[in-house]
Amino acid sequence: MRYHRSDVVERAIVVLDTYGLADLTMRRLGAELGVQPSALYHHFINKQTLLAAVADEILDRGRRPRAEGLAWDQRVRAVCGELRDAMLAYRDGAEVVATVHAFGLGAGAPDRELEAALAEGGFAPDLRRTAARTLLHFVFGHVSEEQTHLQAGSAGAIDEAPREGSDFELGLGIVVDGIRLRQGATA
Amino acid sequence: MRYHRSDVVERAIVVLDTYGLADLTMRRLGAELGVQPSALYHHFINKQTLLAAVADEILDRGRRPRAEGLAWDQRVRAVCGELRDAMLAYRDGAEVVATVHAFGLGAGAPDRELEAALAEGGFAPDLRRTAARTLLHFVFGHVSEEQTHLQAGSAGAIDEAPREGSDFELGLGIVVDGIRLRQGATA
DNA sequence: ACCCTAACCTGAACGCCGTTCACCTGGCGC
DNA sequence: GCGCCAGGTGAACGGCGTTCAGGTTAGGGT
Repeated sequence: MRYHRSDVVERAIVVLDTYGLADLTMRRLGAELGVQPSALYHHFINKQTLLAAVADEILDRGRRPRAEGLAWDQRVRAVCGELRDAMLAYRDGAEVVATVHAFGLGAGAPDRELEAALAEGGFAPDLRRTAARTLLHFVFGHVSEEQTHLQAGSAGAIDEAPREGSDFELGLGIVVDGIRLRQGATA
Repeated sequence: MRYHRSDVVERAIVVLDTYGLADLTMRRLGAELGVQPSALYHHFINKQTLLAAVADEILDRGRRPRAEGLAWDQRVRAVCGELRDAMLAYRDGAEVVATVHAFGLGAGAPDRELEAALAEGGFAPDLRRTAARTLLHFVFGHVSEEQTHLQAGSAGAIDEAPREGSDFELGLGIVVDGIRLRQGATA
């Protein structure tokens, strides 16, 4: 059996979700596909690129139909909520997406969507950029932490905290409100 | 010559600042000290613990005298500014501190200071926790990104962006304002 | 002055990792 | 029918964190 780029990404996500990021190894992934590790380098020039494709696929699978006619702040909340759910859907999803985004090889879609929503809110370009990045820093940081605790909890180490969802909404509300106060500012 | 825990940490910071986090290796650090890698395990049970000590030392070196009688929001800004400067003072400092904090083995001081400042502002405990973590997520995310670009710039790859400082203040202002709006809320 | 103990260190090994390289192979378009 | 080439092999390279059994040395108690 011969594989395509997309087969490798799909299997990589299965390995990620089953064994975690630390065990998502070129050797492990090769073994899982019944192939030598070196064969993977015919599809991706290195592991970083593979991870970028994995992150983009995770985000793509998390896409949901977007309601129309929302105000900018509701749209921002929707984008952030979708991003959170997409990352939470796979083990270590937040770490993968955040790392790839930081490295700049992928996971750029949420950034663009946030800027678009803020543009609709009439914010100046510089403020837009800063606000979008602030939102992303919050979401990545919050969900990474949340996922770590969720996974530690489901591993039986700690009892699960019940209201992580509302905690996310609260933190997100803080940032959105701070942005709103700057509506109409020149920078 | 025989070393102590603190000697190892100090040398680790030199290696970090000179060669970067990727080259801060047990072997490399051992070589730098003229010692076998295994010798380091008499001072730290593993690399994570060493890194935690490095992060704490970086934060400690960045401490500055705190003005008294500040309002909670000015105090929050001071803590976040000090944290930022401490991390920027060493190559890959933000990544080290953020990683160690996420792992929970160290770098807990800023978190506690933020909670204390917010307590002074009269915020309820739950809100305090969420607000402090939101601030930290912003600072870690922002400074990591900032430092990546600064280092890429000083390596000659990209021309430096001039106004990162004010960008930090702007983003921080957004979060602080969002927190202020919740003053007096029950949760 | 001596010794003992604890702290410090050696040297070698284990089992991983990402990546490279020269070479092989089988199915598809011409 | 043939050549091309995407996809794969197998072995190797140079690294990594960590472990372990055993050696060595500094320094305080007697």
